[in-house]
Amino acid sequence: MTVKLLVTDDHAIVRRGLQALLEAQGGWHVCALADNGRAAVNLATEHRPDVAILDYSLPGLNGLEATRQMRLASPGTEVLIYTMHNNEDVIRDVLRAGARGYLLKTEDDAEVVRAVQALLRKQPYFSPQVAETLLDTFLSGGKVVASQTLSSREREVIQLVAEGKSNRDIADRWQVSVKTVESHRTAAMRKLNLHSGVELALYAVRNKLIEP
Amino acid sequence: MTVKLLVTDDHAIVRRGLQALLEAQGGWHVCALADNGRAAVNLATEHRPDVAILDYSLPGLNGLEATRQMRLASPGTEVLIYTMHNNEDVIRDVLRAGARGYLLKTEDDAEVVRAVQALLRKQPYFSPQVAETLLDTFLSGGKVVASQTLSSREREVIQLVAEGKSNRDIADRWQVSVKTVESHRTAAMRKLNLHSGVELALYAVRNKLIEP
DNA sequence: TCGCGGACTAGGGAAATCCCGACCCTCTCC
DNA sequence: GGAGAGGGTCGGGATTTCCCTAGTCCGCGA
Repeated sequence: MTVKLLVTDDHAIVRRGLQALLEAQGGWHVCALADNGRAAVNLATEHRPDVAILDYSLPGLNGLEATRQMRLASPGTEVLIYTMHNNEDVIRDVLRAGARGYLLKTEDDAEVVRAVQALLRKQPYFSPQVAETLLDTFLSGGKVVASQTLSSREREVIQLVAEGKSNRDIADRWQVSVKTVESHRTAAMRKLNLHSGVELALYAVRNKLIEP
Repeated sequence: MTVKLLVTDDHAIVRRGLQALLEAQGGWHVCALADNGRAAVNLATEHRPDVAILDYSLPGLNGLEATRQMRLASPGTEVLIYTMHNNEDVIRDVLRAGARGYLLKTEDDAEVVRAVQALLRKQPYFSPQVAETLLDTFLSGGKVVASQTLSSREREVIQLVAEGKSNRDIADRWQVSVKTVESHRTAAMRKLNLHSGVELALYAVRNKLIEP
């Protein structure tokens, strides 16, 4: 019985690298490659892979939304998030959305194999650095900072706004009304006591929600 | 005569992907892999590769500094920057530092091969998306020294906007019309090729115009 | 001296934003 | 099961920002 894998990343070289790595394992086969979240969901529905590897930052449909939809469309597929963000809030969001593994791209690539093996055994998997982060949070009693009271949409909108995206850009990406985006943006700003997109961007960089 | 290549990236999977891709080309050999800028310079000095592929965001020594030092330590090595940043300033900086190729990770991976081929022929190479960016800059008058040609009012307005001040705040502080402030702001944004207050704020933090 | 370019000052109109309220859905708690 | 809280989705309307044009002033080189 061969293991079927779906690989999703917007960088072609990462797809190629993952494919080479995974197919070097006996009995593993990459049945589909996707460069965006929408295609990943469609391909998962079609091929029913055992494990789907998803980047978090994806064009069109991000890793969070893709995870949600994939869990619905193909419940037998375990989702492994493979990303560069070691951010507690992001981790919580995707795990709640149904992902069972979370792996950082800075880890050794042997971790990818370990992660897929764990998910095939129906066990959750976290890369060492992520485990550290989760442990810190656990030990510190899960402190409720302002950013933790933000909803997923609110956190996402902050990141996108702080990347320079306009409300219209985000609305197109999410396939919702500009008004909806504005609502999330406004709600986030109210919670954080911010009063303009500029302040929002500064908040994001100061709190490491985006890279400097 | 085999071609010697150096691959540098902080993500193991990207290194693996590049290695698999490049060694599939006849006569090409990846003689060294590095996960940071310092190691890349040392390995280039030792192995004298024909082409070095460098990420821009690297721990320790970033792609810019690594390029400079590598050009000094191994002048025969052509440097190809392989990164996710389609940013005009970054492109200009690394090209001035001696890089001869600039390729985005979002491009098809066949572009990597084309880029290396070009550099082996001692020709510069830019990926399609980067060429677009450079062309836009060229057509818009090549305002490459924009940051130096900002007037004092323009620099001031950038700092104030990036501190979260609104145009009205600044107008009150300066005792001029809001329209005047907007003009300076717009002029600064035009020179810097920015298109919103958020982008202006990000520019300011990235260029250390304000404290983190 | 005269034109020229750049800085500083504005206005008009279009576009994007911000704030308020509304509706529906889900989840929790009593 | 009903009430309430919170999230996601939009519309209306005021406000702010964005872009283009334009007038004035000043320094500088032909």
